[in-house]
Amino acid sequence: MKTYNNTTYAILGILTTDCTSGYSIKQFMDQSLNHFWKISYGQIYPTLKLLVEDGLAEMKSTSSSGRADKNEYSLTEQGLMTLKKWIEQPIAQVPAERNEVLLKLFFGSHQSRDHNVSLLEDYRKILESRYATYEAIEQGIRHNHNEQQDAMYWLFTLDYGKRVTQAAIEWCEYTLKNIR
Amino acid sequence: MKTYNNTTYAILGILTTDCTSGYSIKQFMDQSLNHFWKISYGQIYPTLKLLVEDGLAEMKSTSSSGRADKNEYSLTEQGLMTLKKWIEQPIAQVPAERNEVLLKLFFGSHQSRDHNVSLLEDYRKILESRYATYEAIEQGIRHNHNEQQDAMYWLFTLDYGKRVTQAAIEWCEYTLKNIR
DNA sequence: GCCGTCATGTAAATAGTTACATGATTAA
DNA sequence: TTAATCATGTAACTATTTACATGACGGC
Repeated sequence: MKTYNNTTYAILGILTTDCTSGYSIKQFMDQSLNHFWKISYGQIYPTLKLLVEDGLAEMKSTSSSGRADKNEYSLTEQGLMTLKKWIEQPIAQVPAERNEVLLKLFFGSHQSRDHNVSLLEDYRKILESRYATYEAIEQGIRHNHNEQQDAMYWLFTLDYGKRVTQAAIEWCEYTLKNIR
Repeated sequence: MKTYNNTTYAILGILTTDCTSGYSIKQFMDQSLNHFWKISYGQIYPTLKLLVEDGLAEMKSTSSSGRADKNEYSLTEQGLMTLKKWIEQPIAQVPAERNEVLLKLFFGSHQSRDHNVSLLEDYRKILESRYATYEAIEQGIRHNHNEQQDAMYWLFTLDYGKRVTQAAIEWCEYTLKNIR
């Protein structure tokens, strides 16, 4: 049984929603699961092609009058099965995030206190705006997709983002106090 | 002014400690900053070579009697300057982590409740052992490096890991309650 | 004699981003 | 008429991991 990378499964998963084109997959990603998975067109289009080649999805080109060609993809039986099997698999790896801020702070003894302070202040600002973004996405899901059964799971992942971000903000504040 | 990727700066930074060989850099990474930056030999050795080529480090081969050759690297003046300049730069990007667990949970409506529950339980276990690892590293730093001025910064980054991991554990528990 | 650790390194494969190319529609 | 959005795709580059190759030393 052939295996794919997680990015491929992510695309497979999105094809179960009403996002059916490369373009709308990208949009959905940016709006809904951007906080734990992001992807570029350079991966989406070749992956869609691969899914069709492997019989996990089907494509039909719709040339609606005027509009440029739109390629609509839909999962096959086999595609849905492949997705389900992947979800069932136990977690392979939980990679640690790569954090440039922590990397810089780790070597903070080579810098002035002021520099370290502004590094942390900048980071706190980024985290705060990220938290606000999560809240906005959350509202969007509650309003636009509340009827869908997926919505509950989507909100769980957002809750994760909010909690972890909040913890990071608190760390910034605590560390700023102790570094001065 | 040539720029490098963060992995190169990480190696540059480690060369300010008493880790001077490719092998010991890897060890230091695995023990101390593994939670926010990891790296393989396939990157370390070529990067060290590059640093020497660019005049940021110097290498001398020490053939201590018997033992295999050991290549010891030390930063040049220019190398230290390059490191300091990088730390000063404002944060370029704060990439969101890629989280396989959240990705699977996001598509959880295609799975049975039991599967989602065990996904979360597995994740919680992983997070708990990760938390324990952080505490062990913390103790290691307090005992072995407490005199070093770097130690304070190292402990800050560990505190981050602990706080964020703790928040994730709490999310697991909360989500498990709500998913059942 | 074998296993674990010390030690260095390369080649190939995989993953992923960025920049580029193209062109239609729509709203200001 | 011009900018934003819709829409698809490729090529080149960068980053990173994995697997392989090699070999010495020390302890059991």
